[in-house]
Order: sequence, then structure tokens, then C-alpha cells
Amino acid sequence: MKAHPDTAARRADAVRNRSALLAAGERVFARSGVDVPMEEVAREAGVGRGTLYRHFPSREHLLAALMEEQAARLTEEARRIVAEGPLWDGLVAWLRLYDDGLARFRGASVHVGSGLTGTSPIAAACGPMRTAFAELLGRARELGLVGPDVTAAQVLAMVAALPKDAATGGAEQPCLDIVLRGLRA
Amino acid sequence: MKAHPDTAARRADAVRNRSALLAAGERVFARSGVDVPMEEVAREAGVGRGTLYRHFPSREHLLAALMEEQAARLTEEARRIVAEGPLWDGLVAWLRLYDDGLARFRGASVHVGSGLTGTSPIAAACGPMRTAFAELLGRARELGLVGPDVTAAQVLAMVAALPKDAATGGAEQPCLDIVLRGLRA
DNA sequence: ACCTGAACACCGTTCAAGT
DNA sequence: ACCTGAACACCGTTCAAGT
Repeated sequence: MKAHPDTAARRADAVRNRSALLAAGERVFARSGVDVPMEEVAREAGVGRGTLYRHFPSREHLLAALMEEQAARLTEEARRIVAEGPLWDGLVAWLRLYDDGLARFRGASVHVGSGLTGTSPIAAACGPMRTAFAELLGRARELGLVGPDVTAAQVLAMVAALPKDAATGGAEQPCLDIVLRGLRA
Repeated sequence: MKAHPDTAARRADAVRNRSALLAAGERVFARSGVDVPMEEVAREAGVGRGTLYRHFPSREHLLAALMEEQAARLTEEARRIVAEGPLWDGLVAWLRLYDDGLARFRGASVHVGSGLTGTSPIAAACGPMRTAFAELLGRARELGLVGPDVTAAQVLAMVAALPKDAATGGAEQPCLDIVLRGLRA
């Protein structure tokens, strides 16, 4: 991949396999969670184990590639809210989107929560999203909508780590609502 | 173990090995996190793998045994707060103790968060603590200190899942403080 | 009754051989 | 250049043999 920055120069089977792996990863992770044996992803894509590892050197690389599209949408949305407002309602809506996105693959939140900081493939995939959210949170802070001591990395990590509502014994109020109340200045 | 409910009837080496395993588990989990290879625990205790699995059939059984003492302390403390008050400050202090306790072993929060409900060994070890905390939260709810839609299982799962402050990029305000603000009615 | 360590199973990752 | 599946490594768990 490094040797072939432009798709045209890559062999047709390599291009085909890569998209088959992405599609298979999407289905298998959605069905069985991100900790499923990698072999299942390879089988679903109809390729050998080795081919999977050639395209994605680790589970996190595959997960990061799958999340990139979604992260791009969230980046876009954060910028739109900064430009158009309203800031508080936008912030709330954005965090709901973010939370929902992490629910798509069972087990993804653990990888995202620990991968947001540092140099993991996931950190790289989420970099622009983090920056855009930091901008949004900064504006909200300037308007006094959230406290001065809350950081973007903290909020992203905290919301990513929230237990799924299924795991909280049928509580009426989602955990995210509690955190949102706590954020509001 | 099942065949010998009273310690006196067990062979001396079995008794000795069990406490050596608990002491080793404490040290190794504290040093390397709860996902450390079980072999290290056995080696630190000076016994074979098989002996470890005879006493604790899985990693979760060992972790549950190690957490029992701490859970008992928290149970006690919750009852004291219910009896003596003050309820809100007591609730806050209790949740800080709970949060600190989970920080003792890196990785423990994942097992506790998912193990609180259900039938895991950890759920069994935490049962009395859950009940005592539910009582404490119920009293706070009656006084209108917390909202009516918050459940004990939810709060325990949520606080267990909070990212360690080291993972939030040096935020001024601990995540727990944000949740506590959100809980207060 | 209990202990031990070899053996088995599972899965992530690598790599020699093939096209 | 890329693919494949056999092979290796690691670790959780089991069990036959020993005391």
C-alpha cells in the first residue's frame, strides 16, 4: 500500500480484496463485535488470513478504517454547528451522534476510549474529529455554556466509555443525559 | 472447596496455597493489571498452573475473591451513611471510595462494569454492596437530592466505566465530578 | 485430597511457496 | 506484486500421573 499511493497503480485483485475486507469487517463487527476472531473477517471476505493482515496489519487498523467515514461525518457536523449554532443544542445533538456511532460495533468503545490519545491507528482516524469537537466545545465554553475546566479529550473519552443502556438494568434516563446535565454550567 | 465448607477439614497445603494465591493475585494484578497471564500469578505464588485453576476456576473468580474484602467495606460504609447521614455528602464520598477502589487494579473496571448484572462471580461478590448502595441512593432520592429516574445499577456501572484521569489528557476536573453534578437534582 | 507440569485448544501473526 | 494456508507463538484451560 505504501508503495502505491494511487489506486490505479495497484493490482486489480488487491483493490478488490481491500474493499471486500472492509465490507466483511463492517458486517462481522456489527454482528459479533470487534473482538471476533480475525479469521471470520477473512473468511467472510473470501480471502486468506495473510491477505487480511497485508491490508490491515492489526485489528485496530481495520477498525480505524471502518470508523473513518463516520468520523468524517462527525467532523463535518461539528463545523456546521460552530458556524450555524445553536451551540448548546448542537453540542448535545453531536454527542448523541457520537455515542450512537460507537454503539454500532459492540466493544468498539473500549478501543476508541483508550485509542483517542496516543498514536494508535484509531487516534489518527479520529484526529480531525477531535480537533473539530474541541473547537465546538471551546465556543460553548466561551459562551459560558460549559464549565472552564472541561476538556474535549475528557468528554470524548467519558462519553465513549458510558455503559450501553442495556447494561444498566433498564434505567429510565440514559447515562448520556446525566453527563450532559453535569457538563452544563 | 465445595466438599470442605470448614477450613479445618482441608489439607494444610491447600489452605496455604489458597492464601498464597490471593496474596500473589493482589500483587500481580496491582502491578500488571487484571489481564496479566495467569501463569504469572501461579509463579508468584510458587504453585503450578493447575493449582491456581483448582482454587479459582477462572480469572474472574480470582478477581472476585480479591474484591470481596473491599466490597464488604463499601457495604458497611453505605449502611453507616444511611444511618448517620449526611446523605448527599455521604453519597459523594461513597462514590469516590468506589471509584478509587476500582483504580487499584488496572482493567478491573471493565470486568466489574459488565459483571455487576448477571451471574458472574463478580456479581455475586458485589451483591451485598449493590443492595446497600441501592438503599443509600433510594434515601437520597426520597429527599429529592437526586432525580427520580436514576437507578443504582446505572450509577455503579457508569462510575465503574469512567476513564481514569490519566487517560483524559490532563483535565482539571475529574470525570467523577461531572457525573456527580449531573446526578444532583 | 491435592499438586504438578505436560498437553490441548484457540487465535493472533508471520512467512515460505506459489501465481 | 500479491495471495495463500501452513506454521509459529502465546496463553487459557484440562488432565493423567504422582504424592
